[in-house]
Amino acid sequence: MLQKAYDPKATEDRIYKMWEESGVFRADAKSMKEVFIVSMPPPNATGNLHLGHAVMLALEDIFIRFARMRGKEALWVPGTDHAAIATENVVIRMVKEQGMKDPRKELGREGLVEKIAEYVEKSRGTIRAQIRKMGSSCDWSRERYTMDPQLNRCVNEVFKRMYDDGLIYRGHRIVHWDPKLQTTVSDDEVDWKEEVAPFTTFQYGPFHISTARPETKFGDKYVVVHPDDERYKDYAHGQTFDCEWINGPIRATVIKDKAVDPAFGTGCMTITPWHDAADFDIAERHGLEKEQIIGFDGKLLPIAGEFAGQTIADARPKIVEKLQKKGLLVKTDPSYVHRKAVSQRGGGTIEPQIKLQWFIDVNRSVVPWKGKTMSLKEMMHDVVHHGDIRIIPDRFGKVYFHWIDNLRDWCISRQIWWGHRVPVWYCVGDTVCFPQCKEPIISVFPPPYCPHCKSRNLEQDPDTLDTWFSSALWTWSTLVDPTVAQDTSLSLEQILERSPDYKRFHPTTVMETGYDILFFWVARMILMTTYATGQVPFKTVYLHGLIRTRDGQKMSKSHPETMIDPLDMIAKYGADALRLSMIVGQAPGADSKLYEEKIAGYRNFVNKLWNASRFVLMKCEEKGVDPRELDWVMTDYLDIPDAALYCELQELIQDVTKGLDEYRLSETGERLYSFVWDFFCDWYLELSKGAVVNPGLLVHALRTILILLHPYCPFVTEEIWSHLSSEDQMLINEEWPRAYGAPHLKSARNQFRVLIDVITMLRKIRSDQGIEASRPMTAFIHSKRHRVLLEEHSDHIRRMAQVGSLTIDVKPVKHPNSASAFLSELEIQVPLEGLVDPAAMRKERDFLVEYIGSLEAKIANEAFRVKAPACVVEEIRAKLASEKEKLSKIEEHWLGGTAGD
RNA sequence: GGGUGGUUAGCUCAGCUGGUUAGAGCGCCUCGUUUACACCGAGGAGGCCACAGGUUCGAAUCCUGUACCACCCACCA
Repeated sequence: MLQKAYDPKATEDRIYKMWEESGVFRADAKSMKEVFIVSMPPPNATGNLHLGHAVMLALEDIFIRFARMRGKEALWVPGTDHAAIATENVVIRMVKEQGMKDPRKELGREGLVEKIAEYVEKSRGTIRAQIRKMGSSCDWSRERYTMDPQLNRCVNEVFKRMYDDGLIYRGHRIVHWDPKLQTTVSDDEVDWKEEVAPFTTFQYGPFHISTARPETKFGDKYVVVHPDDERYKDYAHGQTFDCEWINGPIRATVIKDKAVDPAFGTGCMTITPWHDAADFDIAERHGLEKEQIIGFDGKLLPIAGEFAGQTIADARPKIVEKLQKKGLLVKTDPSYVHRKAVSQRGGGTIEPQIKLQWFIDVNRSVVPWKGKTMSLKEMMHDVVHHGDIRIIPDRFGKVYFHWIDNLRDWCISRQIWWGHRVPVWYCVGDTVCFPQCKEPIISVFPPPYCPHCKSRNLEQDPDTLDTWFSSALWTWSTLVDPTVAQDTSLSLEQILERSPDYKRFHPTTVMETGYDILFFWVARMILMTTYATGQVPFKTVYLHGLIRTRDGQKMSKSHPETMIDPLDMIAKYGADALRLSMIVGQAPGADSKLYEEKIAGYRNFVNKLWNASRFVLMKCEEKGVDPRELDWVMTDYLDIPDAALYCELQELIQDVTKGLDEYRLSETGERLYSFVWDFFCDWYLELSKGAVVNPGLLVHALRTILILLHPYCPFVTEEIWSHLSSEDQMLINEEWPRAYGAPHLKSARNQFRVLIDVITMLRKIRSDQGIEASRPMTAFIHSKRHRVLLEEHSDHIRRMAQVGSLTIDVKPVKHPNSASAFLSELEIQVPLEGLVDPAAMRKERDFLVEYIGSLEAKIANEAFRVKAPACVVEEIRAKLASEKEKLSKIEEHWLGGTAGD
């Protein structure tokens, strides 16, 4: 016999092991079944499971289990990510803590990369174990890592192809430079933080210019005004003047450009093209000189004269002071709020710099797609616009389009060492005899010598690629056959052609991830994969929201008290409860709040299911039958509750199947929750306590419930299942039930609902009248009126009961299972008359009078009669008649026929 | 500055294409435990559905506007 309470700790690991060892997680590329594929968004290989992962794993596991049980070939590819900057930082910090001062210098590139790889290898077991804790039924035999050799091959192949197609170029651009991490970061990796900084206005020749960054002003020799600004109409574009500046006199030039906002400050500004993106654009437009002021180490360069070598923080006040002494300070606004760029990863202040970087051109129209030639941008727009990819929830489609409209070229090079290295070499041979030798050599494999001068003296580009470059290939690079990818003679097309997994499992079915990486990742997968393979990476994108604290705050590592550790929750409440708590009640794409009571609530549900199962098993034992051998088939002889249960089950199967098909996980979970608790436990099982039960149907119902619930809470359902079926049959493999329509049972189902209403009503009357629970009561439904009643709403029944016109027919006892036993609670002998409170009757009468009045007014309204649909009018007429009848009964029976008092 | 979403019970949220008297879970109050489950059962209280207009026979639901909250994008020297 089962224990009194379900203990997840005693079952989860054992069951996971059983699944994994049985091989059910493994997909078969050779099967003829319809496929269903999910690529797991790879967690950081060195990371720990957090709630974001947990919700992702829970959702994807539901998709996959549902698909598998429906007889599809379900593949869920797990994997981990090398998380370039994050991992490199962690290791550098670690090595420093061990006493090394400058790991980059001391270890060198190879040494450091080796150390990082070592660290990753050592710590990646953690996340693997944690993914298992969630019950994730992913195919571990296909586990991938973003730094696997075959993935690197894909990266290099795609890079080369994009370069050859003219989609990758190298150029000088303003980039976000993180002086702390010594690397570029992408637009999306920058956070903007508000900061109060003195906003100083200086005399610059005849102009007043304002700045929050005096330290960039050394090289400023252009003053820019709006062309239509009346205040400066006396100055011509290109006009020069001499003026005194920080380190002596300079010659400045007036530039007119519409980028200047005349309403801001003095309406004129000087520009620093090397350290400001907007200034860079202006300088490009007018062909102005650009000069570097701040070094890549964040310190001022020699152009700053006496300030050279100082940090920005040190120099800023001194520069203001110097200008003040020179009489050039006009005024200072100390409370100016501006926003400064901060690197998301390392937290260093971003210094815009001009750097030579690799870019992907998103505007160049060279991509063949659907018989047309378009730009990457247009292609990305097209696949979503034309429904090749559907985004759930829909509104994120709009967000996606908006993002594409504003998309600029993507800087893909990073100045770090951990990651896929840019597959580019430069000839540095002594005998550079061909001008082509100055061109970069793009190659999938290290070239043995320069193709032009044959020099073997080649150097690889030191940069690595943005993590998202390799992640963007994830849906298909993971399906490339590792052995085939070793063959250096094959092209990318040939590799794909010879990879059975790719042929069978791409494109994937659904990509499930948080909306916060819609741009980082989802959009880039669409870009890179559609370009590289000619296939969209996935057909559906399902975006989940962020999980927040009870107060709606983001959970953050800097406030550990706000964090909920999924592993703690699993230890305390079980993985099933955690999964339910993150999915039921959360609309896709909407943030949700999670707190412990919520998880505890679902733990209670899991336990309720456990105990209901226990009850069923006890009934079987009482009957002396073995549930494992019960194979129930429906017969024509069902009494009302059994027929109702069967009918409800069919409807449940329909709803759940449809709901999961349409990715409505929350709603469907709620439906199951309410069915199990409110219907199955509270009514069907309760009422069957004093009755003769049909163990066959009980077990059948329980099995059905377990199957439907399995995708949501796989552990407890599998555990219970093991007591209901022979050992080699695991629930995870069980076939999803088909819903048979049972229209002939609908009336039984409705009758059962009426019984529920009647019992509820009697309980209430009993409680209102203070009648002891043990005292018997009876209500009758005359068989003639029966049908009428069934179509009425329960509240009407309550009213009718109060006027004494309600009677319950205990007769539908035609079948051996004895409905009368079910109805024993109703077989009670107190006439209703004695229970009715005259005051309540008067109240009811008043209500009816008012209600009838309102209905009559409605009918009398001409506009209503003309416009409302005929059926509605009919309905109201019928209702009016029945309410009038009720009223007359009340007055006749209870209020002595007086029409008002 | 541009965009997106939200505002329903003390808390967390459902409420699809307008249609009887707006729902659930948690919390709260009352009663109940030899009988699957106190990780339980029965019952109850609690809501001018943010505000103001409009459309309609009828609006939480559709339209317009306002306020507040959240998020995303751009970024002004």
